[in-house]
Amino acid sequence: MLIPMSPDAHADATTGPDASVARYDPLAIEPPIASRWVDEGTYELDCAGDDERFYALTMFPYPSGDLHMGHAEIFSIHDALVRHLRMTGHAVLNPIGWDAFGLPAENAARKRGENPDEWTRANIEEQAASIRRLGFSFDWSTRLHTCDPEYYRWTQWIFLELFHAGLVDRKEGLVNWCPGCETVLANEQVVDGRCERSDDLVQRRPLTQWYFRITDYAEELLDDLDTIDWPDRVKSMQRNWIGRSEGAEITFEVADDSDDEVVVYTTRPDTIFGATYFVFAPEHPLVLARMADDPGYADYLEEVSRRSDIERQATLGEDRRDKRGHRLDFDMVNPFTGETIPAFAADYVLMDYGTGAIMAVPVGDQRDFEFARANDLEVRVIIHPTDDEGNHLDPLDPDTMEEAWVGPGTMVGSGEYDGMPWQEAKAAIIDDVADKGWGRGTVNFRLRDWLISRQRSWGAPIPMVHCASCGPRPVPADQLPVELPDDLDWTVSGSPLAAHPTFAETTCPDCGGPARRDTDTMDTFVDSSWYFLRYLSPTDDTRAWPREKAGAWLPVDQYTGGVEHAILHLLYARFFVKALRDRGHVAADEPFQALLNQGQVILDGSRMSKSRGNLVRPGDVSEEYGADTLRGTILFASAPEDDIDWADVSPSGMNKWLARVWRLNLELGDAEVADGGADVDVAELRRAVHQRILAVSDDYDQFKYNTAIAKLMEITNATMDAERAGVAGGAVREALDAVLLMLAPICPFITEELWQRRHGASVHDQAWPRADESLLEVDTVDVIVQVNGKVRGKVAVASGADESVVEAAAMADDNAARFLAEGEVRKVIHVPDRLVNFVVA
RNA sequence: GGGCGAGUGGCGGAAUUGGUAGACGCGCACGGUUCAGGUCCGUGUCCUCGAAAGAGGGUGAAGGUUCAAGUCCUUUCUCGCCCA
Repeated sequence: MLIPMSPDAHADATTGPDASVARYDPLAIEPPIASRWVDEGTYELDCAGDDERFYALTMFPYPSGDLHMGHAEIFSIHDALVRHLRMTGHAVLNPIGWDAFGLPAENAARKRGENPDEWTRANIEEQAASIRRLGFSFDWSTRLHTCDPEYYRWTQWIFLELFHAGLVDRKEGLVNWCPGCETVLANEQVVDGRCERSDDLVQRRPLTQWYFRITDYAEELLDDLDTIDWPDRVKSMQRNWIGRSEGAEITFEVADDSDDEVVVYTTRPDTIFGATYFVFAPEHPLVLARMADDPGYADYLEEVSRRSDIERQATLGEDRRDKRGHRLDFDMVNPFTGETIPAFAADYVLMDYGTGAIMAVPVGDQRDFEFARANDLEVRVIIHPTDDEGNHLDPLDPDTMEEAWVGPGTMVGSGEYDGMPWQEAKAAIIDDVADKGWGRGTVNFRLRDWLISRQRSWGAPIPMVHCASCGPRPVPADQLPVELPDDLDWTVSGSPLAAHPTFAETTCPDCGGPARRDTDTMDTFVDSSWYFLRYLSPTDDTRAWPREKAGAWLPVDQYTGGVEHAILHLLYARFFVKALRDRGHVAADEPFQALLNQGQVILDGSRMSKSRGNLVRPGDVSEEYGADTLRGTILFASAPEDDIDWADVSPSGMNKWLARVWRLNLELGDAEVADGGADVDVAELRRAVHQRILAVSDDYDQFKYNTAIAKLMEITNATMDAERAGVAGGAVREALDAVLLMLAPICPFITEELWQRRHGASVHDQAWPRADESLLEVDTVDVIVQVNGKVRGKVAVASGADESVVEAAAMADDNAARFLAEGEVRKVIHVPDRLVNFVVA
């Protein structure tokens, strides 16, 4: 449909015959540009020049449906960063792929009878189309999917590498079982005793599973946090999770004729003189053996098994003080005092923490204290409390104290250690424990080994076979991949892979006899622990990645993604790089040198989700206002790390400003027009522009896109003021071009269209603008005049004027003079070019 | 309970790191231009007093340091996250 040409200036400024271009119409200009970028491979990495290499990575999406606002946000941040880097002379590796294995696909398959593969690939295509439409400048030649055999072949290869490095264990343990997901989970996937995915209460089951020995790297994972540029809170979350503590293992003997002895781990060996009883985890083997004939104990065990770990570990509380323990029919001997102390089983001690047994010190541990009070056990004071400076506080009274003392103090009632500050006593006791052969000082970590077996089937099969005579044997690397059969029955309950009639049938790679494949798959966090390496050569079918490329590109220079991965993914990937380094496959110590966590996009204060029905999708916005408006709105709303409440943002405001940018570019700044306007007005505009170039560049370096946009808006405001004052020609063009260049990383379409119309080249190939410092110099500055710290006026003085000149000018200010007259000037503070403050009394 | 982070107009948020608090935008009010209009262009907008000039108050609360505090220190309240 033809729109009649209006006879105003708008139409005159258009270059083409199509009059509709006069109006900012993002829905018309964006799609052709987006397809051109993909068709021409515009953003494929080009290392031909001598540009500095930069690996920019954003967490690859999980294809659970179309893109959501969280994706749009992180990609907008990431793409602004990437496009800015290109303009500042970097060869940026900017890959894209999909984290495509996982339970949701399997659940969808079961519910709707679809194949998870089809479901996943359909979602991927939908997301890919949205990513292209929004103009994110990924290098599509790197594209990978973790569910492709060409990818998981190498996931399995890494499993074997770790296996040969001795980092894979098959162990029995009490594992976390999620009844909803019908699989075991890693510790990291259990939050407050619930499955982080399905929210089901996690059960403890004894099962034999595959583990990666991440604990072998606990110390290094902790120490190397100091070498990476990550947000402090992510580092401290990892530190907490790894949970290093120094303490001692001490052996206690059973007080009878047997040679039975038990090792406890304690972080407070200094309190051993206060150990008045001893506690075993109810499932402790020694207890099970010794209490086998006691029916009362069997009842107790039965009762304990019904309680979750959280319930068991919670501070006891008034209501059930007496129900949590069982007196055993034997005692223990405290090696330091030689005393016999009673032994209990109590559910607040867990079998898989420490050694499953503790020495109980009521005076120094709250749970021990409460248990002691509930069971009328002795509370023995072995510490005299002090404050942090070491000053003594009131001594503790074992009969009246109401909670354990966990603060600092000096030792009392502890034999030769009396009088020592507690840290000193701790060190001394650790030494003595070792000397006397009762134990040793140890470093303990909270971090557990990573359980990677999953009883699910939309994942990478674990490349192991179980041979009756040879035991579990690795599949030889040249037989990879162990492929998922394409005829799995996804409707069965339990694991389709385990239910498959022939998948498990194989022969032992060692003896050639009949053997069974492992029917579990790997945790999907295994897939995502190395994808940044595969991006270096996604189609190479001879190796996972070339070593020399890994040397050149790792670590990733800048990683962007959500803080929800602060522990899981980021810890696992760090472990992988360290383990692969030790196998000689990479040179780097860490995968991600710098990390940027974006905030969340919420709506009306709560998380957007399908189930809440409060979804705003990126497509809703881009279909109405275009991708540039969506991207600009997101980045303008707040700093990247902060949450955005979509109820508070205004796409129409951003759209309005972009329309203004459009109009100004078409109406003004024509090079044909002779330079016009008073010299001062021209100089003022140019100064405003060049000041902003400096400031915006700074904002980009700090990822502060919200203030960068604000300053670009200031340039357009200044341009309109200048235009009204009669400024025309070169200075206006310079201002408009500066906006286009510096807006290009944020709104890539409108800037591209306008730049091409004006200059015939791509704005994204231009160099980042540089401020001309000579334009920033000013003759006069406004200096604030304060009297007794209150602003009383403002005077214009020559820039760099010395104190006497400024003082004189300030005193001549009418308003300031009124207040100066009220007393005598005692002191003058002069901040050059900023402020002068008279202290009057 | 411990650790970390944050509290600034009606709203999102700014404040060269101690130097004019509220940039920029949204919203709102008024005026103009259009009136096909979710258009465009002005002006105003922290609170109180005032016609204005200006004055007083003001960054969760209370103290403190300083010529000067949103910014530094102490105490405290609220919220968020992580660990118990």
